[in-house]
Amino acid sequence: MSTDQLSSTSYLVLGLIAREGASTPYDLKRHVAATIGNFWSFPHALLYKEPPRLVDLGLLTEVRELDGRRRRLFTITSAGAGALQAWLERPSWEATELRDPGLLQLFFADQGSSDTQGDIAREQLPIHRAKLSAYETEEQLGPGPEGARSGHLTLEHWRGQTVRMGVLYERAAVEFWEGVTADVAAGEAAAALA
Amino acid sequence: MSTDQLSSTSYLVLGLIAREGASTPYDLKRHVAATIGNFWSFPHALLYKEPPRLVDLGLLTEVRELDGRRRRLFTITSAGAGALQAWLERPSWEATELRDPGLLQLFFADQGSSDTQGDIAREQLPIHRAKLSAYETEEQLGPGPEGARSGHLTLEHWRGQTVRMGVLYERAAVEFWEGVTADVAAGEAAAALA
DNA sequence: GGGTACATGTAATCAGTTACATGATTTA
DNA sequence: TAAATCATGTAACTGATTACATGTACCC
Repeated sequence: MSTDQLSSTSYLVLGLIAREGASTPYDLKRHVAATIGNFWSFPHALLYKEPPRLVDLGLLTEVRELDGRRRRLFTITSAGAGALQAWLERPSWEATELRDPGLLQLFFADQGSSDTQGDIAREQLPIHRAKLSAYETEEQLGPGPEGARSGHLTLEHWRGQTVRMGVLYERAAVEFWEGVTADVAAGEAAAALA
Repeated sequence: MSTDQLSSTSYLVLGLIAREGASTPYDLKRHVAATIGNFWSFPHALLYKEPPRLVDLGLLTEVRELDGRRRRLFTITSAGAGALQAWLERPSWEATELRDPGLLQLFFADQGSSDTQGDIAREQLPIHRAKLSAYETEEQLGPGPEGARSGHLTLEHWRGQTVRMGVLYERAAVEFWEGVTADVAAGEAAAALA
């Protein structure tokens, strides 16, 4: 069971099940939605498809309920835990992907009409401001200092970290789009003088 | 030719060819590498595969050199230009994807040994610092104010914007990982007291 | 008891990635 | 002229996304 066929999705699933214990794909879906799903989307179909694959590799085991919803409960094996550990110790050199469709539009704004750039900025800015304030609210509501106990990171703490990254990223985005807006305004002023 | 089968890759290709005129896939590759490729990876095979698809849709035309390297030169059609315009006017509501493998590891640091969190932070911080300073250098070398003329955005300007976003994002990342490092240090200090 | 939202899955398609392969230019 | 690097492409695979489909619990 060489570990090089494991993707980020695999480790996400392994990590969640390692922490939370026996989980259904739906459990995974909810945890993801509350945390990293905010900026790294994992469609639910993925979270239904990946666990069976990991079972084939011997990293998870499956137990299926016989009654009612007939849920599929997945549990980590010691091989699975081992693969997770090994991944944690291996530095991840892979670069961050930052895929922002709004940015892509901005980059081609010169191919639109004269006010395309302004239009895009005016539409992106409120989006990022809204996200920022949502994250900031969540940060306020976050847990007190009790999460900081001696090395043990709870799910709460984990959520806190995604929120923290969210805040920092959205601040950067707001600053960026404000800069664009300012540029557009300056450009218009200069044009008016000419 | 309904436009809903067009992906971000499609618009990237259309936009570049609209701006630069007749281009080979390799031209696209170089432009991408110098700009948005810094944080949104488009493997070269994509940039060789997408143009023929757009030719099928009537958005590009192809002319192939007969001699030497037999390059394939792609040019935008009026239908292609129209699709690009329409996209620029359509607000892009899709959320930014921020896919950071380092963050993913951090989120599962509690499943590793007691110093996994610190190890990850110590390894990510220099990576982001290096990227930040590379971007900042590039920003210094950037073009003077001559790029700001009345609404016309040059490729240089475009490059400038990706660099700007890069700087802001990497600053956020550095701040984030510094925060993690500080947390770890605080945790160790607290543990030492107990 | 009817509607609505939650929950659970499967199948087909397609985009993205990896791997392979080779020709053309430049430089030592 | 040999090596190295730049440039150009194709093919196979696989992971991700979309669409479909249905069952279960809750609420009015």
